[in-house]
Parts: sequence; structure tokens; C-alpha cells
Amino acid sequence: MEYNEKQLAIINSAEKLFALNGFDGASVRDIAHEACVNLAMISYYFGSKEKLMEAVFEQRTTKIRLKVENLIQDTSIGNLEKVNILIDDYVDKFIHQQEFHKIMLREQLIEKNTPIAALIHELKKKNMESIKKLVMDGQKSGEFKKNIDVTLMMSTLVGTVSNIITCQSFYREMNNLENMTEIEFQKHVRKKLSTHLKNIFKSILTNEG
Amino acid sequence: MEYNEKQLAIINSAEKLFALNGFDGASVRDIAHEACVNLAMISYYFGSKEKLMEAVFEQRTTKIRLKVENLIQDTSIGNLEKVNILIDDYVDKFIHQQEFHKIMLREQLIEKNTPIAALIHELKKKNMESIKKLVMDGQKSGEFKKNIDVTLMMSTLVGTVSNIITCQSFYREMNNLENMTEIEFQKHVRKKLSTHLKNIFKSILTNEG
DNA sequence: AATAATTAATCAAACGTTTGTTTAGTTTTA
DNA sequence: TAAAACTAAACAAACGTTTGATTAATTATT
Repeated sequence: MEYNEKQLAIINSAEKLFALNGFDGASVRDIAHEACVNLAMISYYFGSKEKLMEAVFEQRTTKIRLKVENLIQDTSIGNLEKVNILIDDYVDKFIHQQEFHKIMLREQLIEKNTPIAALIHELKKKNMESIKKLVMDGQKSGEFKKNIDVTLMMSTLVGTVSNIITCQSFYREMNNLENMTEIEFQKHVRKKLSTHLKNIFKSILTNEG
Repeated sequence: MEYNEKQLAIINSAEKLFALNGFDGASVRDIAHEACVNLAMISYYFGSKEKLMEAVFEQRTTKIRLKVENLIQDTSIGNLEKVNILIDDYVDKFIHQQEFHKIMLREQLIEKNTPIAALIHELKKKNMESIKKLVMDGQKSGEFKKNIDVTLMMSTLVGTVSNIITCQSFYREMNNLENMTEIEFQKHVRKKLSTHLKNIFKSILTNEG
């Protein structure tokens, strides 16, 4: 879908306010005001608030799919190295699209079969299948051990990153990082998360001693 | 606070619907209907919807504090064993109070200084301090290694459990557990999460080979 | 190239619902 | 019989959406 400037302004404002206040908590009036457009333009362009939410998803999910497919093909990289690249990719995506990820977290708490729930489900399933394949490759080559619960492992990846991002201010407080600028802090967290998760994954996947 | 039967019915219904639809998504009419009480009873007993939410928190957080304080005192248990007990305690609490934890997850996405945000913050801070102390004890005794990021470690605990509980149906689907009863599944997840997290924590905390 | 016709974009105002809360009255309890 | 518990109805405010009018931009016609 191609959007003009005004439509993109609405989508960006919607993303921001949906992330902050939730779908029901963010009124179309607030979104219109934030985007500096007339209230009626939202219905005019997107049809409804619900459809606007779908547009936000459509706009963001296109870029969000992990680059696993291409990565798996590459024969010049070891499988553990591939996993490490994947971790960094995931951490980066989450940090740089925090608001959208917050919407996703919220949406997953609703156990209804909305069109958005279907989009999220498909996205997760595709990623999971790719990663399962990657783990199997590592097991065949002898790099990884047997009996790995990939779902559980991915929950640790996704869960840890989600938690840190959701509780940023708490993390800052606990580690006396309140004076860091936003960019400094992002860099710090990125590095910390990366090494933390790589260590965990190494311990889950290999028989390192 | 002491609540009568009707008040408890309201609190329970509110917990359920807040977890499912969020604060704004759950109307007081829905809550009243679910609790089989007249709409006006909510204002009558709790004053407002906001105060009802606070009552839900007050009612649940009293039981939720991890039993770390007592645990730390106990000299008959090793520190790694204490950590393992803590993990089981946390997993159990999360599984048996899923709805309340979903509300907490949602509430943490809102970056506003609501009374509830303050309650959550205090709860987390107290737990974090206790666990930091526990880790330090383990380091002094030589059981644990140095340079442990406790915040990051706790993010992995909380994040992994949250993620699995939030995405239960996805976890079931990925592991072909759709036919399990709710209780069987809870037992299964409990065991899986427990061993998974204990392995991770052992690897984070000790120099095991 | 100038004008008419058509479409798209924009807006303030109003629509009908639903929202949380209150009222004023009734029933129950002690 | 006074206080507490309870209710149906009404309240104003906020909600998402639609309307009808107006302006800007594009296309068609002469």
C-alpha cells in the first residue's frame, strides 16, 4: 500500500498513541490532533479506527520479518554464529521499533481472533519455523546438542528483550543510568542484551565447558 | 481491607475483564453483569472504576510478594538452591494468577505515574533488592561468579515466563499440545519452565563445567 | 489556452452510542 | 426505625462515525 504524507502522519501518530494508551485508550480525536489533521480524515482515509490499526500493522510488519531465510542459506557462517546474528537482529528491531512492539505485546494479551491477531500469529509462526530449521541444521552438524525446546528458547529471547524495553526506566533506575541520554542508553542496552542473550543461547544450544 | 461476598465478586470479575480487554476496554457495565450485581454497586462500594482497579491490585499484591525475605535467612539451604526455589515460586505465582499478571503487563506499558504504576514499581523494587542481596551472598560464599547483572537476569526470568503465559495457545500449537486439558498443560509448562530457567540461571550464576 | 465538469481533499458540525457516575427512591437488615 | 444495601432511571461527557458544504486539484471539452 502507498500512503501520502498525511496518511503517514496519521499512521505514525496512531502508532505512538496506541503504544502509549492502548487501542481503546487512544481516541481518534487525539490521534487526529497529534497528526495535525482534521478528525474526519481518519475515516476518510482509513474507513475506521480498527482499519487504521490494521494499516499501522501492515505498514510495520513488512519490515519486521527477521532475515532468517537468507541467513540459513549462507554456508560460510557457522550455525552458532547465525544464531548470534539473529539475536542482534532481533534486539535491534525491538529497540528501534519500540512503539510498534508495545502495540504487539498489548495485542497479544487479547485472546480474540481479530485480523491483527492473525497477522501476529502468522509472523511468529514463520519466524519459529525458520529458527527450528536453523537449530536442526546445527544439530545435524554436531554444533548443537539434542533435545532443544526451540519454543522455550525463543520465549527467553523475546521475553527478555520485551521486558527490558517495557521496563526501561526501571532498568535505568536499578543500574543508576538515569543521566544517560536516550541514545547512549539504547547503545548500552543493546550491548548488554546482546552479550547476555548470546551467553544464554550458547549454554542452551552447545555443550561448551 | 475486608470485602464482602459481593465486593469480591466485583473484584474477581474486574480482574478477569481488565485482563482480557484492558482497563478502557472493559466497561463497568460488563463488569457488573459478569459479577451479577447492579451497575451502581461498583460506584457504591469502590467509588470509581479507577478505584476498583486499585482494589484489584491491593487484593492481589498482598499475596504476590516473593518469599525472598524469609528464604534469605535460612542458613540450611545453599544459595543456588535458594535461587531454584525462587524460580519455582515465581513460575507458580505467574501460572496461578495469570489474569492479574496480564493486567500488570498491560499496566507497565503505560508510562504514566498512576497510583497503580507506583504500586508495581514498589513491588518490583523490593523484590529486586532482595534478589540482589541473595546474589551477593552467593558471591561472598564463592558459589556464584562475579560481575552478574541481576536486572538483566531477572528480566530473563520475568520475560520468559510472561511470554510463555501470554502466548500459551501459540506454545500449545508449536508443540502439538492442543489436546491437553488446561490442568495437564499447566503442569507441563510449569515443569518445562522450571528446568529451562534453572539451567539458564545456573549458567549465568556459576562456573559450572 | 480557456473554460467547464469532475474528482479529491478538507472542514466544522452534528449524529447516535456508549461511557462512568449520580440521583432519588425502594427494599432489606439489624 | 434508622442505617445499609440495592435498584432503575437519568446524567453529562466522550466516543467513533457521518454529513453536507467548501475548497483545491485534475481531467475533459471547446
